Amino acid sequence: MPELPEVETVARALAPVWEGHRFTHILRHPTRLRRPVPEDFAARLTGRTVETVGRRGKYLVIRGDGGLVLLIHLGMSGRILFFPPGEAPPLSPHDHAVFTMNSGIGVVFRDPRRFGMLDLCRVEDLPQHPLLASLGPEPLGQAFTPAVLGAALCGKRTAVKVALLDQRVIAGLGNIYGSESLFRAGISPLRLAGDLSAAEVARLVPAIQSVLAEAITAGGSTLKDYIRPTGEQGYFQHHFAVYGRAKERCPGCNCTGNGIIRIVQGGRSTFYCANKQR
DNA sequence: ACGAGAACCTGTTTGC
DNA sequence: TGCAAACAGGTTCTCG
Repeated sequence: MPELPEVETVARALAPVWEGHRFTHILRHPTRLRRPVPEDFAARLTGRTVETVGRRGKYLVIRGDGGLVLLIHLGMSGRILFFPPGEAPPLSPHDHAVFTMNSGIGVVFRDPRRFGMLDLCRVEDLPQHPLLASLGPEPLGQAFTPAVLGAALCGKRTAVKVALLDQRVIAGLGNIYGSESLFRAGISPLRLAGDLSAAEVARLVPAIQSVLAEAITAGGSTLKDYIRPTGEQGYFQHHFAVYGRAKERCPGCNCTGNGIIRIVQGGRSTFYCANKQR
């Protein structure tokens, strides 16, 4: 569910609550996530002080003292929720971990569909971690250029929309922002990734960057599950040009086109305008 | 090696 | 109204 802008929003909310604070108690419910959580998860984290809260792709990367790193992935339905000191969180069967800090603030990881992940590793092992090692460039980083994206798409005989969701190509893009980026670049999601011209790739890079940056500014998008840890909603969903807008008028076509259509690619919904996107 | 599709889960919405 | 099917912001495995 959460893509890069939502995970970034969570990281920014989590940073002031966790950085410089110590885990005094960790309750790990023995629910099974898609990937097994380390047996000693709670024991290894308890007593650690958080140094930094960051993000890589759709992963939250939390560095603690002693070189311990906590990785959190929110999957499709994962949420981080805050509870003020002294207020016991109303536990749901979908709460997989509760982190209590020395400040008294409680942080809950809740994920009904259990596609999320919790893992620990040593900071020196982070670059080789199986979940992170094959991630592509950060779309908002200096290393993400048309040349880099072009090289990643080169030779790919899959639809460009499907390629953009491949985390080895770009880290952090998901189903919403993939559709939105292609709309903004005026490129059909059906085009084969390897067939894009250099000029098209050069349009796609700033389209991706601007969509993501605007979504972060808006605090992400709230559809069904996602909500900011503070309980606020993101509001970028009001700025979607195509996502979830099947049969509506294309915002770029001034009544001349046939509107936005929904198709399925790689088992996921894609929304686009066949008139504006070629 | 690559690409398509299924599988993994639960909750909510849609359609007959 | 009620039930079943479809669908949901992701990743990973298998099969051809």
